[in-house]
Amino acid sequence: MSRNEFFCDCNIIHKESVDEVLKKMPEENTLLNLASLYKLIGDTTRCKILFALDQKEMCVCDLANVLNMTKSSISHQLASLRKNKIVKCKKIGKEVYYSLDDDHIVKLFEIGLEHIKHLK
Amino acid sequence: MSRNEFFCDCNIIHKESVDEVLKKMPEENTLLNLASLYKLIGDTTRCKILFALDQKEMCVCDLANVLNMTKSSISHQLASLRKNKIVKCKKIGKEVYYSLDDDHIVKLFEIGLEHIKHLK
DNA sequence: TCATTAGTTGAACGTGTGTTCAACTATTAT
DNA sequence: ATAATAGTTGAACACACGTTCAACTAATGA
Repeated sequence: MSRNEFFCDCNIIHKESVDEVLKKMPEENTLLNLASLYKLIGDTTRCKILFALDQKEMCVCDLANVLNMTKSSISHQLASLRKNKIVKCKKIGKEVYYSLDDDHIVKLFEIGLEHIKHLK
Repeated sequence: MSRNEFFCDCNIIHKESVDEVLKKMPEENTLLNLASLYKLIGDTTRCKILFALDQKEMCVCDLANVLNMTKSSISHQLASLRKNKIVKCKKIGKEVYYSLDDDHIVKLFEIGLEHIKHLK
């Protein structure tokens, strides 16, 4: 199916620009994964967890105390972070110790903080 | 109110770690702004818009054609991006031209893409 | 002046998502 | 063995959020 058949409620104003941009657009799957990544760190709870783990390896109870939340909600969030390879964990006795599994996240935080500072 | 009075459904396992991490944790407002930023780019539609604008300044109709969506939904998303100083716009005649207002976003995309590539 | 088109906006709708709750497993200590 | 505690998990709930729809403004051109 050609792109030109697609529905849109307005006329193309600058067809050349549209075509050129479309040609260089990342593929759908890449965009989905990218958006998922940002959505994952786009939550205060998960941000706090990641900032904490950037300082120290911690167990679920530690994190629950740092964030002042229940073990259950922390555990749920850790599960989605784990599923997306952003944190990793190791079990020692009854406790499960979590740590960052990816140094890109810290870089994302650095740039994010710069952006915020730049706004003021 | 001291931090120790807070409710949590488990015992502190490593009090020193918890205290130390709490001391270095960014303040609540910073974390809120940071999470908002990532949430904002954590959506496929807005990601596509930003990738497009990174290539070329575009009007709403152009973007609607690139994303194959209605002007209305594009306009809604542009409004929140504008509100958060991520895109800027200028009106020329009937058309409104949008462009990126912040180079941090492009850096965030670069790192995000690296992260995705790294996962495979 | 009137019709047309670009763009915005608010309300409504349906979906996605974070927290809570309760039940569960696994490990340790008595 | 049994109790206690760390952690996980699925369902339910409430709220947040993206898209649609309809009504609107502003600018252009006939």
